[in-house]
Amino acid sequence: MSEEEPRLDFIRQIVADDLKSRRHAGVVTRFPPEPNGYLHIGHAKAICLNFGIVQEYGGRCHLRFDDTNPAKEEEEYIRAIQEDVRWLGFDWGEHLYHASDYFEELYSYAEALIEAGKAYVDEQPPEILRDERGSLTEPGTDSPLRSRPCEESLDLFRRMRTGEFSDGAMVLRAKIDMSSPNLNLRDPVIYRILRQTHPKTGDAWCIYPMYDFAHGQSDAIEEITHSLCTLEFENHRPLYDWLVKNLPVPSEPRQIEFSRLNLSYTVTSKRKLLQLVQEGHVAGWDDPRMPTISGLRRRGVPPEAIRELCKQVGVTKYEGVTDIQVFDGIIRDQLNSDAPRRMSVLRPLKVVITNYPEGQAEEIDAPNHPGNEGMGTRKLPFARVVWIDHEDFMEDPPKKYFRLAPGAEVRLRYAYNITCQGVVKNAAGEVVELHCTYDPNSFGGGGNKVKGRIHWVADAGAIDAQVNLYDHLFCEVDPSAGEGWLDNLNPDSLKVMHSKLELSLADLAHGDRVQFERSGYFTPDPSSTTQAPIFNRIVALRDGWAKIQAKQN
RNA sequence: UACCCGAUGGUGUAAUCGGUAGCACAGCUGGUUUUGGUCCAGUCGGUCGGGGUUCAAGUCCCUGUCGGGUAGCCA
Repeated sequence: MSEEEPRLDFIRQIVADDLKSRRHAGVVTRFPPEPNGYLHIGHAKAICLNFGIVQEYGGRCHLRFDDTNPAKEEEEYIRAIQEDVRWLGFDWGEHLYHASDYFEELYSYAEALIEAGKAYVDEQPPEILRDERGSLTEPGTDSPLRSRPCEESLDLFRRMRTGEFSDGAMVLRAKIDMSSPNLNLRDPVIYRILRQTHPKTGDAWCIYPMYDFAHGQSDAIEEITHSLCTLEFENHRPLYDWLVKNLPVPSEPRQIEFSRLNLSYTVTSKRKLLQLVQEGHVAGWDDPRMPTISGLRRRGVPPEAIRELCKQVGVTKYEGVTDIQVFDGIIRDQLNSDAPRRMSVLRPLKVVITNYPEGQAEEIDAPNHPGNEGMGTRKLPFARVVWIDHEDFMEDPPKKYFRLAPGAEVRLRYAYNITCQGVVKNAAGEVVELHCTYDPNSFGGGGNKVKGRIHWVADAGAIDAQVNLYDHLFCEVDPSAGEGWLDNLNPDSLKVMHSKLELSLADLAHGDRVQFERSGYFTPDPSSTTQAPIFNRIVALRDGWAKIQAKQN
């Protein structure tokens, strides 16, 4: 194996160059979520990038809550975000911060800006501000209050802080350039009056800085060297730089933008995710169908797989869409090598082996992993009555169907060959039981060569369990497109099965991941108990038979 | 119709600053296999268009096309 140096993405290239040129002694990054929702797979990309870089180059990564809008932010999210980042495998050490830690400092920066004649209080209503801002194609016009004396603005701003004015009565604006082609530079609002109890500062403040006035300065205060964010902030960079240059901040961070992670069949808009939760389309933020970190965790996706996805997707400025199947493939890869094999019959069909003596029973050694003897074996009971999956029987099978059918012979994995001799139906004409004979000489690979090998669970010792089969939440590749995005919710995104499991699955815990042979990878739901086991499907196995069928049609 | 950004096989990316367009996944074909899984081998397929500079252009210049972002007292 040649140990080839991995190519650097453009951000790592910049970091490496800066280190080489000694522009910085070390790297300091930060992950700055707003605590207004749960973290999702898109955030994982930013987390892996920011924490990954400092692991590789030496340095530190801060976790900083961007909590400048108490109208939307909640303590619950602050808690959940920390749990999710840790679970993903990253550690911010001592460096847990909040933008609100800097409210006092930010306030004094604002006063300094006013004193320098570079900010002013504007009490015009929002509609007027909007009109004066101009349009995408036309320059804005100056506010009549733009040239008011600094002292007047300073006085008003201080009184804004003391709560003398009502919400929205006036704002503080940076004085930059109303005719700039970049709308963010047209005297942006940097402070607004907002009477909301803040999760951290309570009612200490009734004015709050806007994102633009908080983020760069917070970076500078924390001596962040590389402030990495997504592409939609590209147009904000001139303002970011302007503020850093015009304020007495202790360092000069640099903002670099990269494209966010987009996955097919997935929404990663916090607003939409919140709506799914609030309107009950899913069972909560951690519903296993959600692309949230907590949802993926509950479904059983290992954190390594999420990190691997982020690694494979890379870091660029190109806004592509990654096929969700790539993620599924990564999860399978991970679990294929790690997960012990078990047998589980999702949709049980009873099989009576008519020539197997009643009262007889035996125990079969089954390997826990076909490719890894080191994982050992386990005992499987075998007797006259077994369960097989409904999918593994067809009364009138198509060509190339290797499984069970009237007169057909298949191998019960690790056990015997059986031949279907009779079909029992209920009043509705549905197949409810099969009568088969077994070949006593076929154990361990003997008997007729058969193409079909199916999984099974003996009725003796089987446990009943609920198994949740999850599929993509949406039917459309791009669910966000259009207004009626909720219309393409996948009605089959959850199928609840009542299944028969082999006994060894009884005392698995959430996070213990196993493969149900020929089916998929599963883990117990956190709510699962020994008395009432519930398993979640993490991801299905690749289904070659489905592919063949699709071609036949 | 202002400004900013982007464009390499189906998808995600690489090409160390102008020097053989490579990797992974998916697809297809075959092999192995007590999972129609895994694994192995082979195969298909790409520099958005037009000019220019150069011995040589994915890379530099000009121009066009297409896509995305931006008019919150959201982040």
